[in-house]
Amino acid sequence: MPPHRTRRRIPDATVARLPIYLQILAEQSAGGVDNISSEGLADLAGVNAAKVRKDLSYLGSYGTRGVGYDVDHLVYQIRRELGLDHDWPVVIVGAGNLGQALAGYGGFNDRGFPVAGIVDIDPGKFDSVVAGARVRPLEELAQIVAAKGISIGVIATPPTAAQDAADRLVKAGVTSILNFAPIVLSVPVGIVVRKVDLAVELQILSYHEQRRSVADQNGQLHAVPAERGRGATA
Amino acid sequence: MPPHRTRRRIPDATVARLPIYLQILAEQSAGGVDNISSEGLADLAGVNAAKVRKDLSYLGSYGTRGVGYDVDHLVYQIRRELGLDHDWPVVIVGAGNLGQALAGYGGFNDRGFPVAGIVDIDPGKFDSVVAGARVRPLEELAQIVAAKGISIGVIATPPTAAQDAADRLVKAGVTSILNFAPIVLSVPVGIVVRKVDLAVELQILSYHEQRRSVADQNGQLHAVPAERGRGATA
DNA sequence: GGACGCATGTGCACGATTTCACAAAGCAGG
DNA sequence: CCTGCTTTGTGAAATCGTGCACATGCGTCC
Ligand SMILES: NC(=O)c1ccc[n+]([C@@H]2O[C@H](COP(=O)([O-])OP(=O)(O)OC[C@H]3O[C@@H](n4cnc5c(N)ncnc54)[C@H](O)[C@@H]3O)[C@@H](O)[C@H]2O)c1
Ligand SMILES: NC(=O)c1ccc[n+]([C@@H]2O[C@H](COP(=O)([O-])OP(=O)(O)OC[C@H]3O[C@@H](n4cnc5c(N)ncnc54)[C@H](O)[C@@H]3O)[C@@H](O)[C@H]2O)c1
Repeated sequence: MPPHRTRRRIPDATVARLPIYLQILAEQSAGGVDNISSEGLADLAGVNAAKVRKDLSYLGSYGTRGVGYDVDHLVYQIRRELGLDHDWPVVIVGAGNLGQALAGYGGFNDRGFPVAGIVDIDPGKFDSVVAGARVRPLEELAQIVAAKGISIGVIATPPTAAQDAADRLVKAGVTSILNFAPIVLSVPVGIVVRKVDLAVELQILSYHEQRRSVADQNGQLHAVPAERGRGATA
Repeated sequence: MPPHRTRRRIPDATVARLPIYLQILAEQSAGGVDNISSEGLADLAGVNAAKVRKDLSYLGSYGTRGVGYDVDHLVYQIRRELGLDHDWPVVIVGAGNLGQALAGYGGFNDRGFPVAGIVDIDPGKFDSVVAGARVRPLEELAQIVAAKGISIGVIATPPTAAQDAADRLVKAGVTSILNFAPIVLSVPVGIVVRKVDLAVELQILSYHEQRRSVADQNGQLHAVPAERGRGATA
C-alpha cells in the first residue's frame, strides 16, 4: 500500500469550523498570544473543548500535551489545509447593488480571494469601474475564467438569471460557486455550491421568535428550549 | 396532562430547510401549480423525498396519500410554523456600505422583515435617508426597539464594534441577531444568533478546490469525493 | 361496492457528529 | 531522576440526522 493515503478526509462539520478557528487564532497571534489551549480556543469560538481537539486532530498532532497549541503553527496548518497558502481569484456575475458592494469590499482581497473579474449582461454597466475592476460583458466570462485560471465564481444576479449564470460558470470551467440569489441551483455532480440567503436566515430567526412567544403564552417561563448560548468574551 | 403539548419541537436541520421549501412552493403556487408530491418538491429543493416527507410531517399530516400536498395549504402551514403570519420589523446597526445595501434591498420588506430603523455611531451619517429610513444615532437604539416592538437586530458594523453592537441590542430587548461581522459574538443564553460570513464561505470552497487539486495530482481521476450534486432543473 | 394503484407517514437501520472520559505525554520543581 | 500537574489525542458512548422500505389510507375506475 502507498506510504500514506492522499490525506485524511475531514468531516464537513469540521471544515465549516476551521475558518472560525483560523480567524480567532490570527487575532490572537496579532495580539501577541503565542500559545493557546483547546479550552481557550473553544471559549473564544463558542464551542466545546473536546470538539476543538477532535477538529484539530484531523490536521495532525500539532499540540503539546500539558501545554497547548502553538498559535502560529496552528494558523499555518489550518491555512494549508484550507488551501489558503495561495490566492484564489474569483469572478463575480452580476454588477448590481450586491455585486458592486462585494467587489468594493476589501474583505475579498484581504482574505486571499481577489476579484479577478466582474461581468454583467447590461451594456449600460460595461466598463464602469468597480473597485479597480472593469465590468465586462457576460460573453467574456469564459475567456476571463480561462485567462485568470479562476475556479470560484460568485453569483449576484437576480434570481431569474441565477441558473443561467451557474450554467455559464460551469461551462467556463468554474468548479465552486457561491450563490447569493434565493433559488436552488442545479449543477453537475462535482461542482460545489454554497448559498448565502438572507431570507432563509431571517426566517430561521423568525421561527425562534415565534416559538418564544408561543412558549410565553403557555406560561413556560424559563423552560430553556433548544437555544444556543455562546461562551467567552470575544 | 394538558390537551396537546406546546407543539412538537422541530429539529434545527428541518427548520433550516423549511424556508427553502416555502420559497419553492410560493413559486409553484404563482405558476399555477396547486398540488405537489414529496418527490416533486424534493427534486426542486435538491434533497431526498423521504427527507421532505419527514420534514413536513413535523408540521402535521397535511398530505393526501396517493395524491400529494396542496401547495397553498403547505405554504400556509410553513408560514405559520415559521412565524411568518405577521411582519417582524428589524433594526440595522451600522449604516456603512453593507448596512445601506441591506436597507435598500427590497428583499427585506417583501419577505416580511421591514427595516424599522437603522442606527450608526457616526454623526456624519445621521439623518441621511436610506431607502425610506432615516439613519439615527446609536443612542436612540433602545428607544427605537421599544417603540417599534422590534425583536430582531442586524449587525453591520466593523468587526471591532460588533460585540458592542450586540450588547446594546440585547440590552435594548432584542432577542435574535443576524451578524454580518466576522467575529464570534458572546451573548446571554436565550438570545439566538446567526452569522453570515463571506470569508468562511469562500474558505470552505477553497478547501474543496484544494482537495480537488491534491486528488488530481495523485491520479485519482474520478474518485468521487464527498461532493454534493444537486438534482432537478429549477 | 370492490379492487387497484399511488404517495404519504413512519419504524428502523445506518451514518455522521458530538460529547465524555481517560490514558499517554510533556513540563516543572524538587 | 522521579513526582505531580496539566493538557492533548482518541476510543467509546450518546445523540442527531438521513434514507430505506413498507404498511396505511385515499382516490379512481370498473
Ligand atoms: N442587495 C442586497 O442587499 C442583497 C442582499 C441579499 C441578496 N441579494 C440577492 O442578490 C442578487 C442581486 O441583488 P442586487 O440587489 O444586486 O440586484 P440588482 O438588480 O441591483 O443587480 C443585478 C445585476 O445582475 C445583472 N444581470 C441580470 N441578468 C444577468 C445575467 N443573466 N447575467 C449576468 N448579469 C445579469 C443586472 O444587469 C444587474 O446589474 C439577487 O438575487 C438578490 O436577491 C441582494
Ligand atoms: N461590504 C460588504 O460587501 C461586506 C460583505 C461581507 C461582510 N461585511 C462585513 O460587514 C460589516 C460592515 O461592512 P461595511 O462594508 O458596511 O463597513 P463600513 O465601514 O462601510 O460601515 C460600517 C458602519 O458602522 C458604523 N459604526 C462603527 N462603529 C459603530 C458602532 N459601535 N455602532 C454603530 N455603528 C458603528 C460606521 O460609522 C460605519 O457607518 C463589516 O464587519 C464587514 O466585515 C461587509
